[in-house]
Amino acid sequence: MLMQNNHAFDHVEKTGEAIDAGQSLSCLFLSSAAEPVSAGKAICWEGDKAKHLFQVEEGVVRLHRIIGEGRRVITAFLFAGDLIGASLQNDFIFTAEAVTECKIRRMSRKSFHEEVARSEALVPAYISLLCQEAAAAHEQMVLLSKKNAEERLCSFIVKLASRRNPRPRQGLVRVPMNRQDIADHLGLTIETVSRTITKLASRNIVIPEGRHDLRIVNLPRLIQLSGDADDFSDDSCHRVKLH
Amino acid sequence: MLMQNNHAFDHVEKTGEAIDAGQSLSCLFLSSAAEPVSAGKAICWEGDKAKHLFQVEEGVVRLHRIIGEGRRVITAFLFAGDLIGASLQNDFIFTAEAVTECKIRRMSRKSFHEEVARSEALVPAYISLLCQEAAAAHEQMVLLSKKNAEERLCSFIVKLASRRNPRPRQGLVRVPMNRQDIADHLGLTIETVSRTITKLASRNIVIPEGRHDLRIVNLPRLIQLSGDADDFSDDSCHRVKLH
DNA sequence: CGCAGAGTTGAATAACGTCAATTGATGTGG
DNA sequence: CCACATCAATTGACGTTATTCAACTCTGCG
Repeated sequence: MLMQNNHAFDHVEKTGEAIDAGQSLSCLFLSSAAEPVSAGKAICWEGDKAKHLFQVEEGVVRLHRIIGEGRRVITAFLFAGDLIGASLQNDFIFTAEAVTECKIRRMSRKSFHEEVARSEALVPAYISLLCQEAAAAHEQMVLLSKKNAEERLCSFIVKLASRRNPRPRQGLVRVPMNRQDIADHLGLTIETVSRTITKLASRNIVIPEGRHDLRIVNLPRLIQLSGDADDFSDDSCHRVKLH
Repeated sequence: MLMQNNHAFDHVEKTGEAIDAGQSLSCLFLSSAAEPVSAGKAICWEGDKAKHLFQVEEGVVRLHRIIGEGRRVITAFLFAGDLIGASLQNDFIFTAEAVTECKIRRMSRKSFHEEVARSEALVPAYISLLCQEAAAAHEQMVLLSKKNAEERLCSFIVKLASRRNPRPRQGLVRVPMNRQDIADHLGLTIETVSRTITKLASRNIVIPEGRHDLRIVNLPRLIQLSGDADDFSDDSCHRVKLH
């Protein structure tokens, strides 16, 4: 569920299928106006009847659940093109909030399903999307289950980096969310996130530039530290390129 | 992805839709023979091309991934009726192994998708199944992110208990998997699982009877301790009330 | 009976969390 | 443009929880 439509690394080619999945479904939303949502504002609430699906036209969205008092889990960040609520049955099982200024399109769940059912092409696109979500959820479970703080951070940064950046300056990755968001997504505290970034910086792997940018100095090492890399691939290094 | 087709609690009614989802899809597998798989044996391997889907006819199956050396994550346990690989695109992203003696049916992924596409009724059933998996994956992410050892164990036991037990003796829950399996599913170590069960037993909440059964003595408390419970629900309140 | 594997228990340790103080960034009004 | 206020992020000291490593117990089985 983390960062849908994207694999962890650039060198894993997106299948044509996967690209179509997002894009053909996106067309359904074009008939509705793109509503602006300012940063921090909610788009839908956990527990509400899922009458609508949404599409992120622009900006970054977080999906979260709250358990107990003050325990927040961010199950996913969504980016331009992603759908909100594709995998819902009846109710929203998460709250969606704008991380940055967003433009959001909506359509009723009913007509979404009708449109999908109507078109031969959209059913596989929709199914493909659901499968991608499942794969992402799998990844996230592995991260939360067995990775330490450093591996979590590195995995997260690599995933951010592998996404086409809005402003693709050399090795500079935009981090739209704040430290608390990152912490709640990685199952850590804000302090641990901060300390871990500091440690990575001291080892000259990534260097924070302001609150919302990271310069990636040593990508191969970063990938290696993410815990997903083949331990035996000395070429895990040059296989992966940023853009 | 945890224990598909089931909600956490008995009192949460399954929707007719959800039941149909599993059952109508199951029919597709009836044409193939039920192959016996003995405990511990693999059904498919992570990384292999997903040429087949499987259905658990009988027994319990675990899905896992290995990262690094000796780190295993069990992303789900599957029970009779569940499908293995419904949410796959190309390759298996997990290894499936029999926890107990199993009977497994298979069918090619190609013909599965053809059959589903052919039938008006099966598409929504399939989509419904994928959505249930997504919801279960969400739950599991919350558990792994924000719950402590006790809450994890209690959540797990409640989920087991809410599943229709093979031998539904009063408050006795069958636990087919061993401690290591439980640990790898809950993101804990075997020792922590053991200690936590001991602690729950000393508080007279559940009592282990042999290695593979748990007697549930105080279900309301168990639910409360699982961390999912409504803090304001009537009977969790009077229990918590100060003397 | 004795062995092997699974499970439990205990003590020491490491990793992350908590609390509190400090630094740094951003934004605003003079 | 600077001074100040405010909030985000970092850093440090300390506490807690789960892990690690090791010893021991229990169970099933030949």
